[in-house]
Amino acid sequence: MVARTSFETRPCPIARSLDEVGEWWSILLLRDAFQGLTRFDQFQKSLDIAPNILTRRLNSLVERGLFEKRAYCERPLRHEYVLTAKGRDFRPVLLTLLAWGNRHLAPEGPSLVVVDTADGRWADPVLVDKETGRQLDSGGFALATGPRASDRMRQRYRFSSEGPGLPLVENGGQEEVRSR
Amino acid sequence: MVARTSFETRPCPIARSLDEVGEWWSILLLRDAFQGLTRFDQFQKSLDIAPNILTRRLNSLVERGLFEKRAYCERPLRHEYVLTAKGRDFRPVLLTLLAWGNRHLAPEGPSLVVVDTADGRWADPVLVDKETGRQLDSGGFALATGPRASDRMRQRYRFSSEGPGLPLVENGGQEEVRSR
DNA sequence: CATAGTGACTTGCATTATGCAACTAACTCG
DNA sequence: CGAGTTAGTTGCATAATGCAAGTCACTATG
Repeated sequence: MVARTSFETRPCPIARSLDEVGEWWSILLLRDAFQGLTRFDQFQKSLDIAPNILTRRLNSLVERGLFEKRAYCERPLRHEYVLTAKGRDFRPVLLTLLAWGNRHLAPEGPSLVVVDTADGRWADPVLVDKETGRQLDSGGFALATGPRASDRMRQRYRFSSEGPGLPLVENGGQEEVRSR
Repeated sequence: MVARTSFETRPCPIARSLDEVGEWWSILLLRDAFQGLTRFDQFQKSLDIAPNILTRRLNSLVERGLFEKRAYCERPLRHEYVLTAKGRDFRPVLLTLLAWGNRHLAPEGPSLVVVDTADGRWADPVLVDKETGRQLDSGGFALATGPRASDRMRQRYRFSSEGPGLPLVENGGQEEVRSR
């Protein structure tokens, strides 16, 4: 069996996210849903995607809870695909992809920007800690394994935290083990 | 010719980002590089990935400028794969994927968290405008096409901005056209 | 010396994923 | 009725991914 490897059974949240949206086309479908597209033909025209692939992707996103399938017409039965709360929570990922793409992949200048609607300024998206407002890349932050990390994961990261605000445990050096 | 559709020629920064890192395994390789892995066997063990795929992915990431291939040994010639500045700039995408995954895909609790190393608190990553500190999901921000957007893109977004701070132009309603 | 082990791949083959193009069904409209 | 639209389905071909074995260039050990 050589199906594409599933990351679902891994504890890493990044791997699990990719298991849900990592297939070719999925993230672009989410992008288009954020633009207000809901119908099969809208997505198809926007992306120039094969209908069999589009069907499969839409169904997958519905199954995984990012889209909700709603009837907008009964005769014939017609559905639209609407973002769920889970799907809407994906927006920061899209915005960071957008910022990265603008910075590194748009030598001719940006084609899509985040703007402040009041004064037309272009926003520069950065990640901060919600409570303190401190930038996550400013030093003082690190990744740490949480309470449900696997042993192998614990060996992979320098810090371990058993709960918010609890003292960090510092692990030994990094060993080359599998991230399961 | 039925090669996987390339998004490279599209102006959308999200699509272009996906063209660079959207292949299966690529983002997880970046994750592992952020954890300090650099060598072929480290990546292979961590991900349990086939060596032919790993070779191809590493070479692709090198070609696209996210990794740099450095010799760490001459006899035999051995290389390590090190994040470039472009690769390091991908970190916010990883962190937003992590946050989304923790929120929606970790019913058993988090296995990986961002922590404040000073007091062990768990950070809650949010996206803000760098200059004002305002959250991008708080209202008052929108996506707008930039100076290098295609005409079709302009029809797809409500706002258009020809430069930072310039007045926003409001487009007509959304038409279902192709995002090219 | 020969052998075993390690690391970085390469190769051949099999299954799955993606894409193309034609088709189908259920409608509406002239 | 035929044409057009929408939401798919189907059959087939090529690309992508994965498995497993192999190769090469070393080092270490007996």
